[in-house]
Amino acid sequence: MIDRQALRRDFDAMQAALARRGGDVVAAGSPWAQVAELDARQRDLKTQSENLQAERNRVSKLIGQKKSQGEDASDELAAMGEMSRKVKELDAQAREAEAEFAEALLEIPNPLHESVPDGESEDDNVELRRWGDPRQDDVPAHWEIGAELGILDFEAGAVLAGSRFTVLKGAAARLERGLMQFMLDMHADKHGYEEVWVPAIVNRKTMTGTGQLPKFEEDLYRLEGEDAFLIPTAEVPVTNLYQDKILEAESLPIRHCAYTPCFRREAGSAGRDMRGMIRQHQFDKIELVHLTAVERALSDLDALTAHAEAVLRALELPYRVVELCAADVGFSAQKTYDLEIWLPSQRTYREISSCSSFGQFQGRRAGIRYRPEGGKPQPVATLNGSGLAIGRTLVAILENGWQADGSVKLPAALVPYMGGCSAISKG
RNA sequence: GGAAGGGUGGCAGAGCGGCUGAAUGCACCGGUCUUGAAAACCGGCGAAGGUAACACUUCCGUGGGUUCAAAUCCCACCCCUUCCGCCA
Repeated sequence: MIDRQALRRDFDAMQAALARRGGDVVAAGSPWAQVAELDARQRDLKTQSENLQAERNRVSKLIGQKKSQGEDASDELAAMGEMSRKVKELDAQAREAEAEFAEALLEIPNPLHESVPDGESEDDNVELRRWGDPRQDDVPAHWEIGAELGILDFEAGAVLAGSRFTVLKGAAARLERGLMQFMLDMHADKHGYEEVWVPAIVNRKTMTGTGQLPKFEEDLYRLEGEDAFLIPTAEVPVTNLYQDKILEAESLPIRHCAYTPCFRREAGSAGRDMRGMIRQHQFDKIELVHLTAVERALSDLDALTAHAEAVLRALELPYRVVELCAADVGFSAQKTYDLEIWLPSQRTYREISSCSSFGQFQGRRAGIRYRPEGGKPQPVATLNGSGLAIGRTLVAILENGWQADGSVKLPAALVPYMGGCSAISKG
């Protein structure tokens, strides 16, 4: 959520930062276009009400004094009736105006950080660096490798649940589990994260705190008969662990890693990546979440990104780091780096991690604040990133480790997690 | 699902119609004392809006009601805890 104070103070700057996102973010009729007026109306009604309330409080106190001294207060009593009615009326209007204003605020995306490069589509994202040596020979798609080895069963997934579901068997199932353990161990033991385990179902308030609601309800699975949703990422429950809390400055930064399943309806991506397990309705992910002071948001983003990269390096998977341009940064984020992994069958890099700083946007929404040294409480900055998406990592391992004899060579770091096996072969 | 209890400041926890934005303790900040630290003592210390700064307003789970006046009384809802039942 944008800062109400800043909205009044730096309206033009904020509008410029929002406009860079393109689309109709600041267009006529957009929540942004109405927000200044809604704010003014809301404040005007509140001021009117407050003045009247101040008067009411004065008279009320006087009545108490007069009565306790046995004096007559009938004049004051008569005035109070009218005043109370008026206050009630003004309050109702003020509340309505406030609700309308708050609603609009929730629909406005995070103004971009000034360091985000301009751009009109994902084609304008900026490659920052590459790591590893991408193989250029012909490699079958992971669904072919998996089928050949008998470890990926897409038909079974479709029968059980529908398209975009996959059944993993044998070595693939074990690899899925091994990757989860491997990544969690790395972040908890080497990178200093505290591991948490959280619910995969959350309520509406929680989903609103991180920005998935109200705008993106169609992307979520909602539970029948309840105002609850399956999480699309661990970001939601882990960040909201601190909702409506005031944290002491010395408790920051807070760094959590978590494993959760993730559920996405993929409503807007019909037809994309229909084959294989790149785009699933359910997938596993390890997530990294930081809560930190505003000044540290960007340096922490570098640290977080490095932690995610460390996983790819340990797994010897070639990747590149891309900075998202203005048009591609998500609703709640102020700045984002994507990690993209090399998929030899597609001869291209595909997203495997998205590391973002949200500035104080989520902290403000979720009511997560901290008390700076000697100062007033203010919203924390939040960051998060995948460290990593398990399914896509598995895909990358199958393709990058594929051998001409049909077997798959596993990264050395994973061998202990695979019961000592260094390769997956048929049978 | 049934029964009972409870939701108050960073935390714990009093208050149960006006003098309460709220006792007390802990935590925190400043001071005295001390070679230093601890202890002890003294003082300060909720949040949001608003203001140049004051003033002022709001907030005791949420919403509604009673009243001149509500954290305090009434109603509805939500959540939590405990016990019972059922079940992984």
